[in-house]
Amino acid sequence: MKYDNLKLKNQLCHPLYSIANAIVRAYDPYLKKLGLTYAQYLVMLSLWEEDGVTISQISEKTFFDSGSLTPLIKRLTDKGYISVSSSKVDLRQKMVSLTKRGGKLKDEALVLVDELSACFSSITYSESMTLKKILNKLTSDLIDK
Amino acid sequence: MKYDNLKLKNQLCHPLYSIANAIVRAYDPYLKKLGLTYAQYLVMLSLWEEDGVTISQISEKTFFDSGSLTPLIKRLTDKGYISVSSSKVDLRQKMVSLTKRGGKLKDEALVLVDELSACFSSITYSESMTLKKILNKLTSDLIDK
DNA sequence: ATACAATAGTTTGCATGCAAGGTATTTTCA
DNA sequence: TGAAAATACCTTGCATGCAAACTATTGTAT
Repeated sequence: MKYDNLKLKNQLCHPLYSIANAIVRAYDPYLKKLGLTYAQYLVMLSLWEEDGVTISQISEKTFFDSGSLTPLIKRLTDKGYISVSSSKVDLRQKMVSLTKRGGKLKDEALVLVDELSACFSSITYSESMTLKKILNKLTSDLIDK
Repeated sequence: MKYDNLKLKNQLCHPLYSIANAIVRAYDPYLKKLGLTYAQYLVMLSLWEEDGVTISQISEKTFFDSGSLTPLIKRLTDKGYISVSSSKVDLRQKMVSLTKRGGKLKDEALVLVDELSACFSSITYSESMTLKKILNKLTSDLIDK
């Protein structure tokens, strides 16, 4: 009894942690077709939503810190999906833009999304809505501050 | 419309991913008091539940693969929290046991759990139950196979 | 018995995450 | 204006995660 709170199954953090890892594992073979890792995929998703942004703006959307983004953006540049230039207005900032190839990838990703959603086939649509709502509350508490 | 499915906010994977990372970040300063990282904390939790187990058994409970566990267990050994010996019955196996110091840590962890639960203060008890239930379904789908 | 398959862990290589410290540039404000 | 604070990004160091390849041991099936 005394130690029940310490049991892995009685915690929220462990399921969240291991499911997040499992999703990255499950997505990986599909994302390989696009030549992307999961983290790189998130950055591309943010750029497909809004192109021509600063690294800070990508950080705000993806919740990656700049120390993670710097090497990540370098790899996406090497792959030819994005290009980086320095801002004219503020020399500290860098502008990140999709290349033509990076833009085209969006349509391939659109096809993948359906296959990827199969990862969540064990829960109903209603449950996924509930889940999304609860996760949004947690996000604003843990991340948005 | 066409690309709505690609929006970060419309996905389940990104909130799950970023919340899991945020939890690790939030737990970190507390776990430092125990001299543990989050991953090491999970392994200790599993050992506090059941001591004297093989690495495979830890893997089954924590969902870490053996490639992750090997260095993790080495670090916990270096810290003096666990000890490792080879099994008499099967020379391939290794038995992992808590040291006296590792066992004592359990009581310190018990105190921490309440502070850590504050991370989830934005959701109600009922919501955390709902969340747990949905996560369990996902776990069995994505991990337990 | 003995080749073959399966299992338990280890090692290697790569890509994160992230805190902490560092550099360059811009803002603020006395 | 000019020093101090703030901002944007980079670098470093450490600890994951994990696929893939590898070693050692055990199980299996003929």
